[in-house]
Amino acid sequence: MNTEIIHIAIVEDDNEIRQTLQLILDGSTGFSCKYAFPDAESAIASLPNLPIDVALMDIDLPGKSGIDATRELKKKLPEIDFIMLTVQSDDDSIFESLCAGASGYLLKDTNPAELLVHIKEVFNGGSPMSSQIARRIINSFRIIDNPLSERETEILKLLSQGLNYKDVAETVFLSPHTVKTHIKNIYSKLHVNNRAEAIYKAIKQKLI
Amino acid sequence: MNTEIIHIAIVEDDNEIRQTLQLILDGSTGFSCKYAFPDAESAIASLPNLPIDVALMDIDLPGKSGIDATRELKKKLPEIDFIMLTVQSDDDSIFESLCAGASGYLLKDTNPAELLVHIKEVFNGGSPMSSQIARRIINSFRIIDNPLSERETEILKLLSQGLNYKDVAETVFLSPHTVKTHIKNIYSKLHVNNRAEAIYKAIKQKLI
DNA sequence: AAAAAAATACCCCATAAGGGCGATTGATTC
DNA sequence: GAATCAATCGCCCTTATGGGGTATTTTTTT
Repeated sequence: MNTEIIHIAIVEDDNEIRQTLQLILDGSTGFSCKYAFPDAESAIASLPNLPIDVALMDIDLPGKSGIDATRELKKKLPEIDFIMLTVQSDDDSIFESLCAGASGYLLKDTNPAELLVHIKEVFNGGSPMSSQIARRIINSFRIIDNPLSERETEILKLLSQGLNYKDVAETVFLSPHTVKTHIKNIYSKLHVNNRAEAIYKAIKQKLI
Repeated sequence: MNTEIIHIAIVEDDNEIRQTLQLILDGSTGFSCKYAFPDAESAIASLPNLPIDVALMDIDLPGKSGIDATRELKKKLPEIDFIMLTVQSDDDSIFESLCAGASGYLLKDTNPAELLVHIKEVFNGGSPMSSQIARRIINSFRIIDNPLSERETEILKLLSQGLNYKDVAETVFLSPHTVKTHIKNIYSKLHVNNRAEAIYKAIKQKLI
């Protein structure tokens, strides 16, 4: 079906792991791995100019972390799929990685054959991760995008506390008219037309 | 300070573990462990007539699970503190156990000395659990008590979808007056006085 | 430099919401 | 047998809400 070659980049500080991984990936049919970086900074500098489909990202890097690198790169290069390939399996790392834009989360003990499968999966729109990782994720979802401005979020939080126009206005030192305008914009952005639904949606999407 | 003897019951299907544990606990100063059951059914039958303070509950029992047993017993005997003592450390077991009414969650590799400390903790109102367990719990809280009736919950859910009196009334085939009465009761029970706060509280307390 | 987004403020108007109060029926609990 | 709770239906009245506009200033992004 898909005969395209998947172009991979590696960001990994351990020389041995990085070089071994690159050799394996680049030597596999249907895969190309010409670029590997030992730290976040060099990856951030080079990736925007490279024809990469999938990036394998370690978390524990010298200097900037792989999570921060993912956050920065995903913003500029949303078409690249990032897979965290790491030893960290704590909830915080997982959660933060997914929030930063990672599409997959694998542990380094994943064997090369499985890794190739997972790279294909992510390239085809999947989200590979071990069952142990997956289980921890159900409670937390990525905030796809928060359409609300800071002011709007602030006001929506106050609404959820039961405040009315006037009380919100007094709390944030604004005219009630302005508060009303903000609320109208909030409804518009959330595609709702009343307070109840706005609060429900906002909580479900972790906006407040 | 507290010189009372803590009366313990054990529910554990493995004969060796159960008997060893009983010997250790019953032989420790300040503790009494005269009752031990190999399955949920016998524990459910006997516990209501026994002067027990703390019950150690395995999860993986033959027949009814320790979680189900805890749910049933806690309902009838809310004054007993249940500690899950198990090998299961998956989120589901933990979450369900706490929802069922468990006050503590320990893994079977906990050593006897620590176990005694933890039993005292729970007897004194604490909630002993290993740090690994604790980390997984922060995302989920027991529904202390749901003050809302089924009808009220149903209506509150519809409100969170943005429906007004009339629409709710039509959806559940009621008079708008009745819907309004229900909503007033909901506000009263949740100690709020408007829709926004009601929905916020209800979601935070996992009522909807 | 231009464009877009955010924050600010105001008006009019119809409707929805919330508070107060009363009332009946049926089920459950004590 | 009494009391409580849940569910149902109703009225009156005041205030809050949401939708429709319009407009200026500042900040951010391109």
